Amino acid sequence: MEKEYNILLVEDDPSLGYLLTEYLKMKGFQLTWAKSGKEGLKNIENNYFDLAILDVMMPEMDGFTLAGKIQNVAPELPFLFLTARSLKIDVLKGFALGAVDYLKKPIDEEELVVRIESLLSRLDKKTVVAHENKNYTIGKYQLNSINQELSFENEVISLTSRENELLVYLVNNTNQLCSHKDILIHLWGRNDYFNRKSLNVFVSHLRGYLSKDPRIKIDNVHGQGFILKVNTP
Amino acid sequence: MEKEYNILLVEDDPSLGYLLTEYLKMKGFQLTWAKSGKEGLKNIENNYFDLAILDVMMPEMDGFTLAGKIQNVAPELPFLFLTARSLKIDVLKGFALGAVDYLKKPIDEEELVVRIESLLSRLDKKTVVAHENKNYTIGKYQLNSINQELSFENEVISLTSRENELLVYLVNNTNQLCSHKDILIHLWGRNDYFNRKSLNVFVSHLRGYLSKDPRIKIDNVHGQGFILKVNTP
DNA sequence: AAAGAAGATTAACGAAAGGTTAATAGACAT
DNA sequence: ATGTCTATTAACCTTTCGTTAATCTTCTTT
Repeated sequence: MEKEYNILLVEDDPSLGYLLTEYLKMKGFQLTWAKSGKEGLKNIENNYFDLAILDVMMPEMDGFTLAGKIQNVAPELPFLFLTARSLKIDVLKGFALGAVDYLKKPIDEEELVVRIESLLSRLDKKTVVAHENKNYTIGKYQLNSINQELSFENEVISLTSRENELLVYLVNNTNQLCSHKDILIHLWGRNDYFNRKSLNVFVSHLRGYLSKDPRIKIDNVHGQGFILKVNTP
Repeated sequence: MEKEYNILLVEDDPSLGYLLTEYLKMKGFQLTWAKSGKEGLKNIENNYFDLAILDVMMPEMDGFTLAGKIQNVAPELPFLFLTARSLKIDVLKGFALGAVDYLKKPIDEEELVVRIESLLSRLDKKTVVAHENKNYTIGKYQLNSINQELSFENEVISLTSRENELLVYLVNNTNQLCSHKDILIHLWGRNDYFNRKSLNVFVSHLRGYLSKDPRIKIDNVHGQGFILKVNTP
């Protein structure tokens, strides 16, 4: 089972955009092509991406401006710049903004793919390390997130993958509001009406499983999100 | 889920006003068209706008005069000028008054949109940074504005979004008069009869929640606004 | 003191969001 | 093919919230 990477390409030029989109798709990436900075930002706000490729020169909102906004909206998202300009000052500006790479047009597609792959593999290592925790205590329950098992006294409840993911996310943010948007982007990769409905179903499941310890609650904040609360008196 | 920007256009010429209004609406902006400086000022006083576009040459009150008044009434509101005159002195006068941009007639609509978008995106960054504070102490209460929770000893009151917003606003201005107008524009975006009625309802709610600490009061200043007072003897 | 304006409080209402259970469809293994 | 398991979608009902309305009280001005 090979991991699929989601890449966002923000490129206003139709022919270059089409070319790169098709080429990268062929190379096995999951590609989204945004034709303007605004469209790109909207995608970033509501979807998960592993990497963003930004054209520097675009009307309306240029790549640098967009990069600045990405820092606010999705500070974890790595991005690289494409540019026709090879001015040193631009390159420096790009890196100052946090770019992980910088490619000059005309683009050599093969080089692009190589750079993307090396980037993603480097990033993967990091995230693997970060995901060490396996066992969580939730009130009187124990969660083994590797085996996807939730235990209460000597009873074991097998969780489905989604249930497990959601519970892990909530536990990692105990007593903190988790917005719909963040949960959906983190688990589903996409924030839309149907996934939000799904989320409700899984919250309902978890409430059922966790109902044996009255100190555990999953509260809803109307219009905002959910909070897993564990009272400890 | 896209953010809608509110723009005020102050333009006395009917055909240009209509044209720009329709064009900008089509581009996805929320537009208000004021046909005179006076009308424009009235709108600014009672509504929230992200940007004002002022025609320089208008009968009754010209754009420069209006800009001066804006500085008093809504010093945060950025504005740009439209003018038939391209005299350097006018341009300088405009920028001296605090204009963020200056466009010559005849207006190129596309250029206008580009400039507006770049302006608004620059401004957005600022406001994101400003929203840092999360936890407040109000007498014996604690407010967690992220979770929308107000705590008193070991009791937790869940606030609705509006209640939370209002309380945050009042706390940020503790012991200072908050005028109806400012509160309404800040929270509702519009200062009118009905929203003012709503405001009263929410003030009433907050008084109820905060009644357990007699040192906390939300006083009304007749005809002016409210003050959240916390006595510390 | 009377009258009118502004404010406070409580209740009613409708739209939107949330909760739960059941049905459906897709993946996987046998 | 068949059956099992799971996530998604649908259907249906409940709750919540913000606004509006209704009613009473408190100011301010004359």
